[in-house]
Amino acid sequence: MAKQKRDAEATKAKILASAITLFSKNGFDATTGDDIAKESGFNKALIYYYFKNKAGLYGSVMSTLFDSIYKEVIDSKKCCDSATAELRAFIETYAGYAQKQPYFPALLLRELSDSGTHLPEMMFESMRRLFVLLSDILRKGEEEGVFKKSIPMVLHFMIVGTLNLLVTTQQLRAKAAKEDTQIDTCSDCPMDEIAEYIFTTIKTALEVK
Amino acid sequence: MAKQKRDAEATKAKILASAITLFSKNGFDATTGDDIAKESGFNKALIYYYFKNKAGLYGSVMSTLFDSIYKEVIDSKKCCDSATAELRAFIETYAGYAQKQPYFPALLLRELSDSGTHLPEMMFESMRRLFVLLSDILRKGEEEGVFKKSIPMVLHFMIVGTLNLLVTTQQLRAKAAKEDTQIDTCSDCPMDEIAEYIFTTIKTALEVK
Amino acid sequence: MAKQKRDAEATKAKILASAITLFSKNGFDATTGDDIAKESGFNKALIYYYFKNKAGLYGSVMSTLFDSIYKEVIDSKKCCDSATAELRAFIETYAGYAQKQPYFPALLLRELSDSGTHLPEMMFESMRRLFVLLSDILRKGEEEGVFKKSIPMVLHFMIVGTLNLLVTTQQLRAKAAKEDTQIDTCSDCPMDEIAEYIFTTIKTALEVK
Amino acid sequence: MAKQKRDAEATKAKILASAITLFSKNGFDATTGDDIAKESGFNKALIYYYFKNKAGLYGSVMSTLFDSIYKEVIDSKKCCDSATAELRAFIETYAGYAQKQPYFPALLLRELSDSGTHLPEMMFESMRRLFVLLSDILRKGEEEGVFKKSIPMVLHFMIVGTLNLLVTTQQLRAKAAKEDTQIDTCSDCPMDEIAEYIFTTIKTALEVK
DNA sequence: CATGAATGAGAGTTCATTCAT
DNA sequence: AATGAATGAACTCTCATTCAT
Repeated sequence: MAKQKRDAEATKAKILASAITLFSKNGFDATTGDDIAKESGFNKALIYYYFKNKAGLYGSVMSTLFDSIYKEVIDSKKCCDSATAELRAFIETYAGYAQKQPYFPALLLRELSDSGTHLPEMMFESMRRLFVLLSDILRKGEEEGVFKKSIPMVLHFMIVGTLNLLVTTQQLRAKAAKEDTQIDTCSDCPMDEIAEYIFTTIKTALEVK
Repeated sequence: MAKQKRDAEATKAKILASAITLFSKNGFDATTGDDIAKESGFNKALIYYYFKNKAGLYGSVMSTLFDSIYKEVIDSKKCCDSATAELRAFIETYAGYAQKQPYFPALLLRELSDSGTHLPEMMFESMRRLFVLLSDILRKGEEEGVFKKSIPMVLHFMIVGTLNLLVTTQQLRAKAAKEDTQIDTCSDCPMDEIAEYIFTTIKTALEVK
Repeated sequence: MAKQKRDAEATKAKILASAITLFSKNGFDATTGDDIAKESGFNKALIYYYFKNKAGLYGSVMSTLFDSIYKEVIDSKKCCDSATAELRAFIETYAGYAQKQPYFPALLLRELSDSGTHLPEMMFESMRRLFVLLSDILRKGEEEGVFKKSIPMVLHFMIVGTLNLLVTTQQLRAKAAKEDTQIDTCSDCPMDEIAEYIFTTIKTALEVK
Repeated sequence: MAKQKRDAEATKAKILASAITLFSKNGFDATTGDDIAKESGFNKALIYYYFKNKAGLYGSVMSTLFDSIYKEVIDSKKCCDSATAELRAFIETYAGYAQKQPYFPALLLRELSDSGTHLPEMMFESMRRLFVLLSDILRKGEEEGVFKKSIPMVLHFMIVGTLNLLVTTQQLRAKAAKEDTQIDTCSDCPMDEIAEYIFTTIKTALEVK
């Protein structure tokens, strides 16, 4: 019955993938069970068979995404030794992920705006781990004597929040630029340049003169 | 000044105020007409009498809030002469407003996450005006020779985005701190200190050595 | 205070006129108090001040129209002596009225289809009087020895019903003719020719050989 | 043939049947989804599951009825050879149908009064086909030399319109007769006699002397 | 494992009608 | 006489969820 089992896994994965797409694009409220069923090609009742309910499915979506980004960030860290290099890797990796999964930032921001209404404990944990990673980098930098004392939480949002907002507002900014050519909304800036700019800004502010 | 039983202005204001509260707390989708009616103490149909439909009411809510913050920020700017002072005023004023109207950040972030789905043109305009204000300050600083060349859009999000996120995640951060006393989520940081820290960070990064 | 009184009359008349227009065009259900208020230029509450409620206004509308047509038909009858001439006058007058007030037929047919749901007793009476007129003509013809014995009710519908339907379906028939040029829906037939044709048909069928 | 608890076809048919009854009795506007749900014994949401929306259900109702009458009329025609016999069959069949499905006339008249507001194209087509049938009979009669030249559209309404009105006004006419015993509203006339009378009237008018 | 059928609760919106001035 | 403000009830439609097969 190995085949049977594998099919079940595949089905579940298909539903999850469809849910990621739709929740990301339209948010929790604006995504219906019918939408997910249609997108996945399976029956609506099957969602409940595999995921208890809509909130449960949403939780799985978020966990999946957070696990994935956490893994990328922690992997990237391995390759560096100095705190400064690790900081750059952190920012670049997050920026890269946000670009690869451009809907993730919207999901995250929405979730934060809702104070984690739909957010299961486990996902909350994932967010925290990411912050701990940055905190460690900053502390290491202080110990190395290259970073000033900082407020990690604020810097975390200055990095992660800014990246998320830039990705999420991509369309809005393009629209604004088109309507008013006087202002520069950075709508054509490549993501790696933005990441580099954020890194430089933070690094400069942190540097011990 | 006899208290009138039927005062259109007062009624409309009451409905608007209730809507601000509820949309902020729960977002557009999760706020129902019944909720607003109950909160305001008036009949649900009256909402449609004064505000065409739910989206219209939402639009009024957003315009009201945006007009209010824009006015505060532009007022604060008058009192300064140097670009650096203006930058500080900008950040402090925004921070002060976000603290006074703690529901505004959530609303704004949600709206940005939805790429402005519910957002009427006029509100879109308000957002842009705020960004222009910061851009002007940065340009002025460059002309004065005190600021380096920068990417205004990124700095805008580093300021405004970060402040919004800090306000919105206040509860979440408090909760996280309680569960894990090892990490410092800055959950007790006073708003003015945070504003000052952000100002210093940005200023340091901008400074011409 | 004669002026005052006259204004009141004028106001009431204006509302009634607006109601006739709208009820005729859209029927009872699809006409709202707001529509009538807007059309008349007066306040919605005033409708209730003058006409108790929507049904009451509708009743007034119907009575007005029925009185008007009854008066025309009875006037036309005076000028003739033979039953045949009276029959022609009846048909021609009704046809003329239906053309002058092209919305009346729709109203009447709808009312009949609803088995007189909204129809007040008085209007019901008006309909009956019209039928009595035709019955009298037919009886007179029999007494004169020029008409065969007939079923007046059926003939009444063959005349009045047909005229009403032709007027009401004017647009529909024009549309059908445009889509299929093979069939002749009589969409360009002038009303008086139709009246004449109906008269001839009925007369021929009634004639004693 | 075990009775199934969940039989989609049966359910759909039940809803349709209830809709026919209620739309006929009360018209489109005055029939609510709750009414139909209650009458059918199913949940209101199921209506939307099977029929997209209220207008869609209405369309199905009309199509069903029109298809049914068209089938009967065309069947009846097969059995005759002369134009006169076909004309009689047409009238008798339509009369029989109107009696069997006494709600159909009201529905049809209302629809015509509304100029086909709720009427889907397909139903419009059904109406046209019926008229074409009569036109063919009349043309055939002309070619056979037994019928005079006529205006088919007017005759169509003289037949079909009259029959519909007689059926629809059945109750109204009974009521009128009770209140005024002087007038004869033909309220007890059997349908086949009425059909025969209409046939004779039309035939006499058409006959070439 | 998978599905179509069925449901209950509620959302947004409209409207006839009344109240207070 | 006339009006803007306010209401309650209803209506169409949607959706998360469960049932039966």
